[in-house]
Amino acid sequence: MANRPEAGGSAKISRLASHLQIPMTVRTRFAPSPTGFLHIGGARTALYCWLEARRRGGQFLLRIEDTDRERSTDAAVQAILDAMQWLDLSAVQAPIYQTHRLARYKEVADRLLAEGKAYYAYESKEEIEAMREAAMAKGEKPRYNGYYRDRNEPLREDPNRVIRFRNPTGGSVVFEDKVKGRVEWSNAELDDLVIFRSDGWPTYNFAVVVDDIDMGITEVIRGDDHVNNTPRQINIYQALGAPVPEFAHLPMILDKEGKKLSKRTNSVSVMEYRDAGYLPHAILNYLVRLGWSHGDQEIFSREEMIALFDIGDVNKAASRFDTEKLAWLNQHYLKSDDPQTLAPEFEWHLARAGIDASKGPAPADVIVALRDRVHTLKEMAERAKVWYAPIAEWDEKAVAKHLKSDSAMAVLNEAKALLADVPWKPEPIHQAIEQIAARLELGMGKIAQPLRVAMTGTQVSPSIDHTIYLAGRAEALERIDAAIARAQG
RNA sequence: GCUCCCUUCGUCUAGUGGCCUAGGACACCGCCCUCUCAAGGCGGGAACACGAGUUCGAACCUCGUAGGGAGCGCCA
Repeated sequence: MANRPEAGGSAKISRLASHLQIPMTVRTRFAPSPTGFLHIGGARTALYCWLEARRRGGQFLLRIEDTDRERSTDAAVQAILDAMQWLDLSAVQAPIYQTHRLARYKEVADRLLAEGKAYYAYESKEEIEAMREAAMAKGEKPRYNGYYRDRNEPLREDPNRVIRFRNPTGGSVVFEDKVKGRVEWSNAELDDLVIFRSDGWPTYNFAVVVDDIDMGITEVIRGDDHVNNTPRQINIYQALGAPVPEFAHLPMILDKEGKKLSKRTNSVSVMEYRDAGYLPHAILNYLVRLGWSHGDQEIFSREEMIALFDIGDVNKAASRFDTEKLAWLNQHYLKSDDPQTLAPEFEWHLARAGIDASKGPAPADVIVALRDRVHTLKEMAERAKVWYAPIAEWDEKAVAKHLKSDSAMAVLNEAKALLADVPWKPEPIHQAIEQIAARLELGMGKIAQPLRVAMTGTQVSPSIDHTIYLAGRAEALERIDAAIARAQG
């Protein structure tokens, strides 16, 4: 789609629309560079872009910023796409790749050149570096000195030839950031940035502007590490005679210690959270509340997020990523979602844990039994093992305490008899257990614990009726026999 | 160094001059419930970075200070 003629046309349309005050459709975009996985901060940016477009009946687009040929990889592109899909943040059209748009960038740069709004410069990287150091030494901001700006030198072949933007020298750039508020920047702070590198590729600040114009982006929502780039980008919009979009710069997400999230010490990739057993919607709910709120509300369905989210309500300050709250939300959805809809994701985790789900209880039943006790699907899969495979190891303390007690043998024998033909559902099983308690004149603790150890080899499991139910009748009876043998041994 | 940005409980936040002896949620602590573990119910401790000013009145407005962050690339 990159080089299609409509690309340029849409810019004209936007301009026309704003001139005639025709309400334009809101268009937002998420524009990651494919140098790694989709990380949690990127996911939040994508979510906010997606929500803002949705709420306002607009469109959400995806653009892959792959002009850095050294660091961009196809694997990273795929990883980002996969994560977006897993989170179910879909764009209205296929992603746009900057590498497909080279001809268009050249065309726009040539126009700037022709209009005298850009010029060729020939300094080597070493010269630029020296310039920078000299400025720093004088206590000034490192800037390009504008040597070729008004020199009017003829075009010549040179390995160091770049195109620089002729930035305005006077006045200032002002924009109303939807998150940060009014930001004013003196042009004196800005230098003539390179818009085309000597390797023939455009630089970020230039490509972004050309793309956002061509894509008809009306709201640029991105991380606040880009605030500093915004004034120079606005100057390029103006040089091109294009309408300047609205900007919203999101604060950073920090780790638990308040430091920048780093791969070394934190889970940063969205897919790591999937692997750890988090639900996509729990992650989205967590992310939407990180830096934004709607009164006291903590739980948001997709529909509620779409209806209530407003980029203008986002907080200015950075926030820390709190895994404990994410875990709480995840469990909330584990408890409140329909077990049947959770089942496929859970089965994926069972398989990952090396469990053959066909050799045991229905996954939805397991979810019901375990959802009050775990925070993640991964944990749930681990705990589910007792029902899909033989007891791997016995907790000797549990055996000693509950199987070798005075009443254990009687309980086990009674259970064996009753469970042989009770209807196989939690409720009848529960009644059978109460019957044993009544008959032996024992408290529930004396009944449940020996049976629990018999079923799981441990003294911790879901309620005893569910624990027995999930084992299945044949397996439950077999385990009781094994427990009887152990109690005697 | 220069420019820009940020600052309410441990954490996420509510709060836009009087409704605030600052509310909710996570986490933590206690009690209740209970067949274990949980879940649940009830309760508790816990914050306006600091200092001036404006005002009858300031978490909210202004100015300073301190602390934190981002950017200053032919990276994005």
